[in-house]
Amino acid sequence: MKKPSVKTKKGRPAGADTENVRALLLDAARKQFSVREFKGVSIKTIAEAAGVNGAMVHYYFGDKRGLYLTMVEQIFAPMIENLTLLEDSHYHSIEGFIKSYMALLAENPWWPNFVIREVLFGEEEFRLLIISRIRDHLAPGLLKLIQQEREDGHFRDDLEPRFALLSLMSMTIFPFLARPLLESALEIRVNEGAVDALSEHTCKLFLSGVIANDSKTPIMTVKE
Amino acid sequence: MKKPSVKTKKGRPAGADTENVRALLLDAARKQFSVREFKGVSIKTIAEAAGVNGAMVHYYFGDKRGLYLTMVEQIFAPMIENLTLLEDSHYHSIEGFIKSYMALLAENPWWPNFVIREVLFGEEEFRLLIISRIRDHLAPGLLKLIQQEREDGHFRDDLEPRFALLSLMSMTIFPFLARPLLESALEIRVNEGAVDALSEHTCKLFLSGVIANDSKTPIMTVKE
DNA sequence: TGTACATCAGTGAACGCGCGTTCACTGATGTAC
DNA sequence: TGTACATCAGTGAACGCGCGTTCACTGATGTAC
Repeated sequence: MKKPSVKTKKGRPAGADTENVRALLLDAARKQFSVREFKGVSIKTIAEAAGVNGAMVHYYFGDKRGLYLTMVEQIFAPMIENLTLLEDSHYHSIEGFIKSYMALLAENPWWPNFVIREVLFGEEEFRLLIISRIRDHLAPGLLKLIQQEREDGHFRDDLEPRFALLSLMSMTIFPFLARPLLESALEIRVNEGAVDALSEHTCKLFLSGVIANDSKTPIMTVKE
Repeated sequence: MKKPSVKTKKGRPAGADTENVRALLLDAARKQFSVREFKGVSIKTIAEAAGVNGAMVHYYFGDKRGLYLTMVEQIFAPMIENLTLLEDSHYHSIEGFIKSYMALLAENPWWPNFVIREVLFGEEEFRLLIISRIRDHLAPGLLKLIQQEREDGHFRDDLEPRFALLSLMSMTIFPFLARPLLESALEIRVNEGAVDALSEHTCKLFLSGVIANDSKTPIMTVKE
């Protein structure tokens, strides 16, 4: 004399929505993995947050790792796409890079989290993937830009281009990494609304320190 | 007819060296936790690396978490101490901060790893501890310094001091965080030998972008 | 100085929990005829 | 259009492994007398 389960029924549910279950799992996984390490998040936790059965992870993604990798790729795909777009159109100026890139990060605040996590604590395979992406896509274009500006006499002669690139990346990326720290220790907000002021500041700081001292024609166009 | 174990003998070992076993465990733990997440490192792994019995973790530290916390405190203690020393003596100039702090990070390369890990993925309790340390110790002194320089007319009037502090911290800390990335993607070495050139660069970049344009007396003393 | 006993550092087997994973099963849906 | 069957989305119990933790035990060392 078993009571039939009221909440869930066995068998194929009426109006089953495959893509929905998949999406719910990916969404819940992203949220959980954003704030906990891989082994610190159980399938049960993710499934409960998504409101689906835990076995669905294996049904749709093979295993836990499969879910994780799919989610990371889902996060990275639009970023890579946007970066390629930036590369083609906006890398004509340092200013363009800083503003576009910071805006992109403000829109996707969890991105740097996953990158730093994978690079510092992740598995070899993944670390190499990200390193090669930066080496082959992000770094060369910017480095060439900086070198060009130096050759053209806009930047200091004694400037080491690779160091300059490093400073540029530091100021662009670090604020988003240290976001929880900034918000509670420095009372700086780094969200979509407040990012413009920061990127404006960053342009000015970077460029004024980089352009040749005797250059009287400012190559930046900062609004006062 | 059991063979007595050749490698290890039961009972209190001759010439037992308590502090040594403790130290071996802490050392092995630091190495393991530097490159793997908390739950990704088993007691067995640590004990084997240290060459001691796994049960020693509970003998000396209560449990795995106790070992981890002891190790983190052991890492942070000298850093906090050095920071306090810096605060008292070298914070008279931005230049002094950059150079001392970068040298300190170069000597303790795993420090930013643990900080960022705890802040981003750690437990609430620990996150709050680190945030309060930065808010109460690191930030106020530097912020005051920047504000003073601005009031004295050395820095731009339109400079937002908190943004400037953020840029300063970004350029100082990020290179050590992104170290594996830099070494393989940009071919920049950030070790004790190579850090001087980078801090020199950072001083120049930060200051030249920050000091007032009409200020003819350079407040930095950069060696050519 | 010798002896009896408590303590101390360390061992290794065992336990039990939580986790990822597997699997037999179910009932709705799609499709061939 | 009706029917039989394959497929499909999903269930829930069970399994087994690895892990942190516990514990009875051991022989060396320190100490009181």
